[in-house]
Amino acid sequence: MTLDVHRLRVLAAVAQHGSMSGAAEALGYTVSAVSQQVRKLEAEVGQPVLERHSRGVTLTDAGRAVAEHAELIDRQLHSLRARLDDIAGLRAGSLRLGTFPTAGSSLLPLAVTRFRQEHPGVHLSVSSSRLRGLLNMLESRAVELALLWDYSWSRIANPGLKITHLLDDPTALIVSATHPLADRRAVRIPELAEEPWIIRADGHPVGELLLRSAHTAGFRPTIAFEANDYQEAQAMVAVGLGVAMVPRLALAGLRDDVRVLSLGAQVPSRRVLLARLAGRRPTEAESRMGQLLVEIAGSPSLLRGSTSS
Amino acid sequence: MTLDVHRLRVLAAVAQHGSMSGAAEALGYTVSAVSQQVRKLEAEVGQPVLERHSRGVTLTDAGRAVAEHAELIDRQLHSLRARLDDIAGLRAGSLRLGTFPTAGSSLLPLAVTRFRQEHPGVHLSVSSSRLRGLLNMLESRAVELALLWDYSWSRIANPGLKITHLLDDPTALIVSATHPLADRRAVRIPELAEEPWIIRADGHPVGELLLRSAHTAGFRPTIAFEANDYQEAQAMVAVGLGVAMVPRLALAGLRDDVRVLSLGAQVPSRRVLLARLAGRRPTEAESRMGQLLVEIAGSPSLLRGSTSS
DNA sequence: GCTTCGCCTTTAGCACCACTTAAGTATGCC
DNA sequence: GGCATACTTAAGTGGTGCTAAAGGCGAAGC
Repeated sequence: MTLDVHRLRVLAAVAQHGSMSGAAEALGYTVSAVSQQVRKLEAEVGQPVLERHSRGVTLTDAGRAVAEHAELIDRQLHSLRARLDDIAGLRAGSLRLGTFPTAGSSLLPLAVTRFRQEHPGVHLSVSSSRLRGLLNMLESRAVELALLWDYSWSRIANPGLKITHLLDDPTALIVSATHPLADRRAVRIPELAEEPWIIRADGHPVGELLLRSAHTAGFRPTIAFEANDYQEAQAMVAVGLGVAMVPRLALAGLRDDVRVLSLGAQVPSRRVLLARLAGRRPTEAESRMGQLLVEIAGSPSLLRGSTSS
Repeated sequence: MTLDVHRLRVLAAVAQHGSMSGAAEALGYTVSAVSQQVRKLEAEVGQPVLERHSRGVTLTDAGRAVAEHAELIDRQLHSLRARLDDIAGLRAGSLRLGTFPTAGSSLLPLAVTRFRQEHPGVHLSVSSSRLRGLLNMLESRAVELALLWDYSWSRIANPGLKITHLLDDPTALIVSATHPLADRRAVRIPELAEEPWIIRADGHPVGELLLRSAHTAGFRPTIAFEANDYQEAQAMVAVGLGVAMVPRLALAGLRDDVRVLSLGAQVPSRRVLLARLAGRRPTEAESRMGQLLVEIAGSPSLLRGSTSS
């Protein structure tokens, strides 16, 4: 017959106090309740667990075995409770984060570092992916939080996601260090009408960004190269193949042989966003990480680093 | 709040089957029951254990912790069940036995050996003591079974004990190897009227035995020495200090320099008894040991050993 | 020998709770 | 839109774990 854990614990109390009356008092029961539970336990066990005599009871071998295991189970429960408290108190648990590559080299490292310092017990894992991958990871629950980005003409509007706006990442121009514009601090779009351009491959929105800006300025840009990431784009710019529009956050690792020029408000900014699945209450870890990201995104030092270099 | 083990196991089932419906089917419950139990569990835990979404549920960190510990507790229960089965099947458990010294050197070793062969998992312990000590040990439950003895005029009549008669242990006479009677096989009491006697100290019943036998034969014995045990008595007999009446079982370790003479039915036998506390159902181990002792006591080889040597 | 006390048991009854039934909500797929 | 899947909610019921009360039993004390 199946053993009932509650009954085991009643017997453990009897064992501990040496009598049913003692156990009853300790448990806040009447003696009768204890007696009945012990009797049912004996039916489950298939043999007596107590020897009754006029001055209390003594445990049989079977009773001792039961009491011992009940203690072990009790310990399991306490350890579980402790573990749950750890998770609630951000001393344990896990948080899985998704990010896109250029946030991965600026905003995210700061947040990860601070989170790890604050909560060393929480297992933090980060996966980097492109935008489409990130959305998949969110929806398949491979990550709890993801950093995303969008431009004004292609807003992420997924009703399944709860989105927090972290910061605006302005678009800058990069040119080779040997380019005639290399010593300028800023430039106006119409000045760039004759430049060959480096854009991102695969219809990356930075291409759209260029087309729109050029159109507003009244020219059609010449595309000289389609790069797979911003590092490659920088390299092409460096050797003078063309100039490129890039988000400031993508310039964390700036090469010596390229220069950054401000485009001011002539070109739309990229929004950097934090997303989580809507419809689920965020865990403590998610909330805390969200707070940290908002704080860090709001601090002015984040973008200054890339402009001043 | 206190964690209910049953609920933990429900969650473990959910974890195992990946959905409440799966768990419900496995447990023989309705989905509704599982849902309600999980909800109550979350109240106990203080945080969500599941994330619900349209295609089932996934565990939170807290849920995983709960499910893991539930598995551990399940294992504890299985191990307890196995241990209880071992105890019931005499593959585990313990048996504590009390004995008096002369049974300890004959009847008991055989029984102990056979019991240990049959049930190597049962922890068998034997305490040797005098009669009064044995009764105390029984009543204080320091032993479950005890070997006792009595004579016809001082029967053990304790209503708290359940007594089994194992065998009759005849009384023999021992004399020095140099004694005139040394080559006889038997002797009649009246022939011993002039002998000095060795008896046991502290009013041991063997003294009473001598007095009664002598009185029947019409003489008053001369007491030459009061020995503390039968080994000492043998030693005194060996050096010719006197002769002694001893139970056959006490002659397991017979010295070279003493001789045993039969007294036949002239002198009352000692009864050897097995006692357990009345009013408690004997355990399997007690029953089996009882059987073994009855068998061994009934086999003719037991006393032959000491008479033939 | 009687009561008294401590401890466990038994019986009856009540209250709670874990379950079922049934209806409802949300989401995804044809 | 409608159906299917999966969980939730509300109401109702049976089982069971508890209390209360009475009782038995052995030990201790007068």
